[in-house]
Amino acid sequence: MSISIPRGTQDILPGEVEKWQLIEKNARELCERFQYKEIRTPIFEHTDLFLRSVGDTTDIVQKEMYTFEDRGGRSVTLRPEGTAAVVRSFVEQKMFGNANQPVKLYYMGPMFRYERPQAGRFRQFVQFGVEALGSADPAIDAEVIALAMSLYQSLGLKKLKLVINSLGDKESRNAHREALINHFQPRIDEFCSDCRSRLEKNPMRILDCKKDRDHELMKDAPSILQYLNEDSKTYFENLQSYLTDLGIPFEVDPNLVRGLDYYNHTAFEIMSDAEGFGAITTLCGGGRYNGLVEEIGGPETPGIGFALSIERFIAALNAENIELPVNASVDCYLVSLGEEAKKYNVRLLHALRLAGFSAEMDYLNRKIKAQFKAADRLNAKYVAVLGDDELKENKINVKSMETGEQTQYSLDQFIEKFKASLI
RNA sequence: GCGGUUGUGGCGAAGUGGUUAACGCAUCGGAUUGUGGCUCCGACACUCGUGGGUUCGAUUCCCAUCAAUCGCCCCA
Repeated sequence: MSISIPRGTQDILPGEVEKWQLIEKNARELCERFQYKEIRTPIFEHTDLFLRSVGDTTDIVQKEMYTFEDRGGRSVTLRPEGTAAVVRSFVEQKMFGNANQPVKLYYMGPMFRYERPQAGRFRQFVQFGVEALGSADPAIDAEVIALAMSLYQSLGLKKLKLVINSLGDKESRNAHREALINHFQPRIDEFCSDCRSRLEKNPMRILDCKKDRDHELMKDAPSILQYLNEDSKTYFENLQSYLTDLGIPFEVDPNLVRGLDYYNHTAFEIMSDAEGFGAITTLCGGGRYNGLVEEIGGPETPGIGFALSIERFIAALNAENIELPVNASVDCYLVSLGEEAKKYNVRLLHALRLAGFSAEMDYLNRKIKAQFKAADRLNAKYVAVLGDDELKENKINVKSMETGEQTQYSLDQFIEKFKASLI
C-alpha cells in the first residue's frame, strides 16, 4: 500500500490553489488599507502558552492539541489558534513600547487541532486573523468586524449573518455565572450529562445546548445582558452604534458564547446563511480579550481580534455558487518539428519568458497534432510553429488560436513583433 | 471520543458466488507524411481499499481494519 495523506489534511492542487491565492491577496490588500501589519510566528509553541491562554478546561486543550515532546524533553504544541502566539510575541518583543499604538497585526497560516474531520473541519486548516492590541475603544471593535465583513464581501459573499454579544467584564461575568448556577442548580438532574458537567465548569454553555433547548428553565434563564454593569453596558451600546454608523447589520444573540476562555466584552461570529451549507456555519469568530496580555506576562493591555478559516471561506463561496475569476492562459506555445527546431525552441522559449511572456513547449516528443492539442488545453493565445524548413529560412509561423489566422515572422524579430502585437 | 453512508482503471460509474470485470470522460495512437476545438477507428485494470474467514471457487457473502464522507460534541 502506498502512503496516503494524513487524516484531516488536504492537498490543494493547481486549479484550486488559485482561489486560495486570490483570498490571500484580498486579505493582504485589505489589511494594508486598514493598516494592519503582518506578523509571522512559529508553527509550534511551548505547550504552556496554550494552557495558560486558551484555558485548560476548553475542548481545544482537553482533547484537540497536537502536543509532543521534542528531543530536548520540552513539551511543544502545534498551534491550535493564532491569538496566543501573537500575544506572546507582543509581550516578548515589547511591542507595548512601540511608538505606534494600538499595535495592529494580522497573520495567515496553518493551525492544527486533533479532531474528527467533517464538512468544514480539518486537522490542519488555514486561518487568517487580525489582532489589535492597546486600545479599549469600541470603535476599534467595530473596525475589526468591518474588516472581516469587507473581506467576505470583496469576493462576492452576500448571505452573511453577523451575530454579536457582550460577555461583559469580570464583574458582570461573575454575577451572571452565579445567577445561572442558582437558576439551574435545583433541577440540573433534568438536563443532559453535558449540561450537568457544564454547570460548574462554564454554566454559560448550558444556554447553548441543543438537546435541552426546550427545557422550561431555558426560557427564563438569566441573560448576560441583564447582568452587565454600567461600563460593560455602555461599551456594548457604543459598539452597536458604531456598527450601525458603518452600515453593518447585526443581530444580538445573548447566547453567543466563545469557545476560548480569554474572551470578555465583545464576542462575535460571522455565519453563512447560504442554503446547503454544512452543519457548521461559522465562518469567522472573534472577540475582545482584555487581560490576556497580562496573563502572558505583559503589562495590562486590552485587545481584540478575530480568526477565520480559508477552507470555510471557500465552502461559503461554493455554497453561493460564486466563481472566482481564475483564468489561466499561456501567451505562446512553441511547436517544434524536428531536432534542430526543437533545439532552437528551447532557447526561444527561454527568451520569451525573460521578455515577460508565459510560454510553454512540448517535452514529450509528441506529434504536431498532439502539440496543438496540448496548446489548446493550456488555453494558449498563440502557437508558434517552428520546423526545420522554417529554421533554414529564418522564419517562424505564428497562429492565433482564437481566430486561426497565421502570420509569418522573421525569426530574429519574432519576440519584438510578438510583443508589439500582444499590446 | 460516538453514530450513519461509502470504498471497482487518472476521473465518473455499472456489475456477477464460477474461467476473458460493462460503459462514459480523460489520455495516447491512427484516419488527416507539418497545424487545436467536430467526427470515426484503435489502445489503455499483475492486489475490484487492506487483512482474515466461509466456499471446490469470491470483486461479489461474513468479520476486522484503514480511509473517505456526513452528522453528534465543539469549534475556524
